[in-house]
Amino acid sequence: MGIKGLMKLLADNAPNGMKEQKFESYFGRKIAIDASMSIYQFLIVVGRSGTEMLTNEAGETTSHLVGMFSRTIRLLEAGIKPVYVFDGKPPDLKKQELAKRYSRREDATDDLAKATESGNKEDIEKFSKRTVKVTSQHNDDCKKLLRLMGVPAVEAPSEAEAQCAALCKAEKVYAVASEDMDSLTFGAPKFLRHLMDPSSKKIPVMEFDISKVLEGLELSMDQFIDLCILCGCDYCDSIRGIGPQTALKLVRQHGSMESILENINKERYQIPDDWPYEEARRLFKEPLVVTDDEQTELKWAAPDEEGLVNFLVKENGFNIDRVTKAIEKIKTAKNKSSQGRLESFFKPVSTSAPVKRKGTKCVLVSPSPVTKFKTLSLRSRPGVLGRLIFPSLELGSNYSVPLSRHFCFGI
DNA sequence: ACTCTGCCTCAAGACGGA
DNA sequence: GTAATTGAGGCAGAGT
DNA sequence: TCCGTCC
Repeated sequence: MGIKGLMKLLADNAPNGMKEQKFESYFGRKIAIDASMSIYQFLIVVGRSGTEMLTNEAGETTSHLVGMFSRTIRLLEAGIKPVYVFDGKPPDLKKQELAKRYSRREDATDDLAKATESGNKEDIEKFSKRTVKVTSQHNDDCKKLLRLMGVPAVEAPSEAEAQCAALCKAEKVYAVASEDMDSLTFGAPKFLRHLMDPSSKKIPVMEFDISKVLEGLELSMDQFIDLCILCGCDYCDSIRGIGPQTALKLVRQHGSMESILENINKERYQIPDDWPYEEARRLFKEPLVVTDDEQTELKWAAPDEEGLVNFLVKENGFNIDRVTKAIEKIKTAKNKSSQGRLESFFKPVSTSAPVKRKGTKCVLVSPSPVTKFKTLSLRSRPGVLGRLIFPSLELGSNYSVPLSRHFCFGI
């Protein structure tokens, strides 16, 4: 659910923290994306008609592959370098929220059964969407697809949104793209909404800058986290009677959750028993994420053409012509974007000293040097030229690392 | 009057040819 | 094996 | 821009 009403609250109270951007302006940028969220959307909408979905010969759903394939190509053609981040285990505090969702899905399953019996097509359409869930099979399919496309994936130990934010803090990506405002609460320095909306919708990309948002709200990051908890998050109940407006007023007035709890009228506002706001706060502030360079190394490589044909055409019934054309698109897109990157590469690059220590901890607060990762992007050129070109010494060793590296936690 | 919360529902992709 | 998303808009009603 | 199709 993200944070209730946060979007509107920011629009009203911190307009300078957000600005409209053109889709084109992200050419050459690395962007982190929550994979499970995308997969969920694809399963709901791609090729669905009633309970029918796109499938391969074996009857297995392929909607997620169709969606992931075309969307990723769209991003690559725009010169964007996407990184998909997959969910790990949800934190315990989220269990009850998940239980609610589960029971809602159960209800929908019953409703669907009734609708099927009575043959009500509209209801079948409606309820079947609500029964959708992302399975590990869907996730694995998509990881395989991405690997074949030469697009990096990261396994989050817990929440994908938190991992996306961590990648952005560590300057391994320029921004996090999501429709979920949680990203800001997790502290992603830059956050994009509507990046994937088709241009036909005429919704511009909205870029949030967390430091400007905090400035606009006149809050510290810690206070912002408390604000989000008060507004209502996935980790604990909110206080009845307190919504975004009041929450902002209270945080500004009292400065911290502790102080608010001491000072508010407890007759009027009932605090839930054993309210785990501290734990929720900790999950936002210090989420379980991977910061190790080994595990978050991001590489955009040439597509595995044969692998793609095997997987998509032979195993999943895709049209061979479409796949072939798509592969060509990927190759030219990657060419273009790595060259585009080259031009901009020498200008605005970070000035920080190249600390080469392998820091395994605390990416949370400190922005770390990144020169190294910019260098990596130079390598993403198609296999046509492939093996003849080893433009520089340091790149050679990286080049030989197999792609499967990114999937080392996979089942 | 006005503001706000809370509960409800819905809708959610991408492409290409006409 | 463990049950995996989300916002937005409309409306009612309580509180200020 | 609308609408059928993607598998």
